[in-house]
Amino acid sequence: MFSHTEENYLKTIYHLQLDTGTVTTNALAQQLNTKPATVTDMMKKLHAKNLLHYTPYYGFSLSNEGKKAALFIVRRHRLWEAFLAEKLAFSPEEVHEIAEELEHVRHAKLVERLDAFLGYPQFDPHGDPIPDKKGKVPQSQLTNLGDLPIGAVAVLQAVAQQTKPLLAQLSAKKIAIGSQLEVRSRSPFDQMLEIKINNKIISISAQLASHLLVKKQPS
Amino acid sequence: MFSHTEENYLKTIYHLQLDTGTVTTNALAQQLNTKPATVTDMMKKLHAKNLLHYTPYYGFSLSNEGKKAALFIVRRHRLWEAFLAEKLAFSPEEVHEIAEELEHVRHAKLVERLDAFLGYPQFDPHGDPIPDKKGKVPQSQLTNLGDLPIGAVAVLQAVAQQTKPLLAQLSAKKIAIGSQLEVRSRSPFDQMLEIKINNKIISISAQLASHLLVKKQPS
DNA sequence: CGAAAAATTTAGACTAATCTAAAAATTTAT
DNA sequence: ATAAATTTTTAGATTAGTCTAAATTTTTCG
Repeated sequence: MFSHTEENYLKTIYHLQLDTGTVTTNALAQQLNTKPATVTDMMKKLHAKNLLHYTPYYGFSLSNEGKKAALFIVRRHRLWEAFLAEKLAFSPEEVHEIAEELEHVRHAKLVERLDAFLGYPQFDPHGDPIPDKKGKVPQSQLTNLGDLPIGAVAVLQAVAQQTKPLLAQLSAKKIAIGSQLEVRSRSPFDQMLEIKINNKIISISAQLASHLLVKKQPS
Repeated sequence: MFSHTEENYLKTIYHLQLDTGTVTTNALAQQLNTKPATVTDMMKKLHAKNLLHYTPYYGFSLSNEGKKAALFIVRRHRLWEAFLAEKLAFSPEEVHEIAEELEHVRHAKLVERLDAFLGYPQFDPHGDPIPDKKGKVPQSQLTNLGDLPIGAVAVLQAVAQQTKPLLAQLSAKKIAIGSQLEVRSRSPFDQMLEIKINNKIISISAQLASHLLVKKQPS
């Protein structure tokens, strides 16, 4: 269907346009570690294939078809990340690089079987949502606890990576789905967070915080 | 290290030279679905990289370095095959095609973790040996039961794919490691085998036979 | 506003992997 | 043993993805 290169462009445009709506040549070149001239060439090609909207000198954005393709690439990437972390015990930091290669193995049945094997996870080890087999992204207004500002109040909704050590730590700290918590401070040195929960103040690592998906409460 | 294309050449030469010692341009072209001219070009390239012995108009064979590289590719291929069959419930017939893509993900730690996750399997779902992390091939003079000629007598040494349904069928049929058996006939229609074991004649599917690794007895 | 800066595109070239057609070498078979 | 058939290599061309340098367009700001 698409070459590895095309897939990398589609995926990267998808990520960039989530933030900015429209993507520029330079931004894409920088992200993909390539030159603007190369990007322009590829944009013409993807435009000819109806995968994106493109007007020379203005940015570009994915067409519906392009977005659909991108979602399936993201799906594969995040499923493999989940596999690597959960089954092969890689740390969340390591999984991305390996998944960059695995994501290009396009085989519908493989992806579905992998999804089932993992128990249809909704989030990858970074807490990012995994599109389902129809390309639907589990939207949930969830944020990493690590991304909340000081003073924010939130309720724990989900845990990104369901591994034993992580779950053990949560239960030891009496943190559970539904717990309300408040961010009190963040160490500038190692990003350790102090949070108030169950009326006590405890501190948790940035690592752990990044796995806790919370719903922010209006303040 | 090597491009996907180079890896495919190395792997294919490895397989072909197991049978023939030396590999010819035409044989390789046919196997790789390409043209002889293309093969010659690639042979010059691999020869320049010291991966094979090559004298124009005579065949070629892998150098020690080339063989080592090939063994690691074969290792990855067969480990993924084992993963697909054992963990994702693919049939032995389906795994090869998918593993053709997965094998090109070169990441030393990934391969070692996968190997550990699978319990250091010695054979893939087809009963072919999986080179270990040093590239050593578990040699065992074992043959698929399905490949034995009529009349052959053999002893069961190993079972290629340790899945519950397969093991259940073996125990139901009272076939165990160490059992002596004799091949009595093979159906031309569906390759079902009749074998004599425990002094009884039972019939087993070609599927099952292909998972039973036997040591042929001198006749 | 309009000139300088920044961003983008075009032009022309390179590499890896492939092809077809023709030439060269080897093998086969009378 | 030599002519025919086969195999292999060479020559020249093509495509995808990339680059640098130059040209063009847009944006910024004095």
